[in-house]
Amino acid sequence: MSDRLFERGNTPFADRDALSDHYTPDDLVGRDAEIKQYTNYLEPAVWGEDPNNIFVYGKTGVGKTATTRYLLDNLERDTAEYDDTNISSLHINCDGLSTSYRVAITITNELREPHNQISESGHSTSEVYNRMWEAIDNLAYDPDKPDRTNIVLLVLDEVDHTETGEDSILYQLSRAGENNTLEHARIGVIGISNDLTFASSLSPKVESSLCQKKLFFDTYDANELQEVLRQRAKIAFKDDALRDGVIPHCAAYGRRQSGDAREALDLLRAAGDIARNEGLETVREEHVEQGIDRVQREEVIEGIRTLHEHSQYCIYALATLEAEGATPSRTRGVYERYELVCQLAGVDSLTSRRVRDFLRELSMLGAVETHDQNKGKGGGQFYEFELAHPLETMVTALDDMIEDVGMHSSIEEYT
DNA sequence: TCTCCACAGGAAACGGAGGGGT
DNA sequence: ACCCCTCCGTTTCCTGTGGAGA
Repeated sequence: MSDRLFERGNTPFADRDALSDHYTPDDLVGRDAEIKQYTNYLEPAVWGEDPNNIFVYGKTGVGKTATTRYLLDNLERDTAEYDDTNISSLHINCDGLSTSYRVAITITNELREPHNQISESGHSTSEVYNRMWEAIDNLAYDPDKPDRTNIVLLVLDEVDHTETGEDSILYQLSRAGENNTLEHARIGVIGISNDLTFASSLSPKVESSLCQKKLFFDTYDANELQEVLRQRAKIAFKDDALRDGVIPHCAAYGRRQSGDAREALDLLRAAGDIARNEGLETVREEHVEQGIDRVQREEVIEGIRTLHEHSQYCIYALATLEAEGATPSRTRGVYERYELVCQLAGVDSLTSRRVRDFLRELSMLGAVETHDQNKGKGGGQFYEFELAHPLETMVTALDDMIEDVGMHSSIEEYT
């Protein structure tokens, strides 16, 4: 055996990065109907007319963002030859931007030079809006071409993360055209949402202006998923590196994950990694099977590692209860153990109300299983919790935290 | 049918942090 | 230095809930 720790051996990959989330293919496959409709909705912009506000919705990993980027890139490029119209677009991800205030600041800073950014707090809301309008107005305005129509298409990705209401940013932006808020630019808002019910949760006024045109992205069916996977695999893998069943198997998995192409691509990459680790040049179906385990496990571990400190204490508390065979455990039991963990860590514990929020988040994340209980007059209504994954997986996910806090005797054997 | 249990979770308030304007 | 602004994590308070048992 070689005494080198790292060595390049056999690999099925030609360009592994082509399977990553950030990779944008030259062509989009499996979204023909959506592209056709989307193109129609964008048509007024080509003619320098008031752009439509478009609301794009559908589950995660169905190509909403990729299609939007692809079409706007093409739109900007193809209309560059018309002197009377200029189209610019701006893509904002609203994840983490829960308030209108923060969205407005992000838009403003995105449009300003790095040395000219405004701070994230300290201004009044109206002032932030004024600076945002100014930045949007200046985006495409050219004093040498005063007669040119300047169109700004503002993409708000994950728009469901923002607050709603008639004073919200969505209302302001989507009605900027009719209210003549902007001097030089005509603005079209493209809202993208994973939440299928988001539009109906908007106030009627906001809904009618933001959702002038609605575009639904259906989940990929198994054939479309195979098409997507084949397109990427052609670039990512060497010729004949994939056995026949691999792509259908990954597509079937993606189909089970609500038609999510991202999940299917992640799985294909994981299967490739496993084959490479084994020093093989071909990926077989058994690698896909092992990949499913790995992908799911990594998802949980990654999810837990990025949790709030006290959320991790909660799951540590639950893990110790599980190790003692004391699960499912009701909220009260988890809370008492959580207080003990906090004591061990030397930090103040939070209230049970807050811990209930953490437990709900953990349940939504899929780290914890929740069972509804109701003992009626004899005991009332309550939840019971247990770990959703093997104890070993959880302990692995928590190892950094356990090192800091200290080991509870119940889980020693699992490390 | 009504009562009551043991919470779940919504709403509002609080307080510290970060920052701008004068 | 002081006042004003918003954000965000948290606490406090309180109403709602559904089914077993009277």
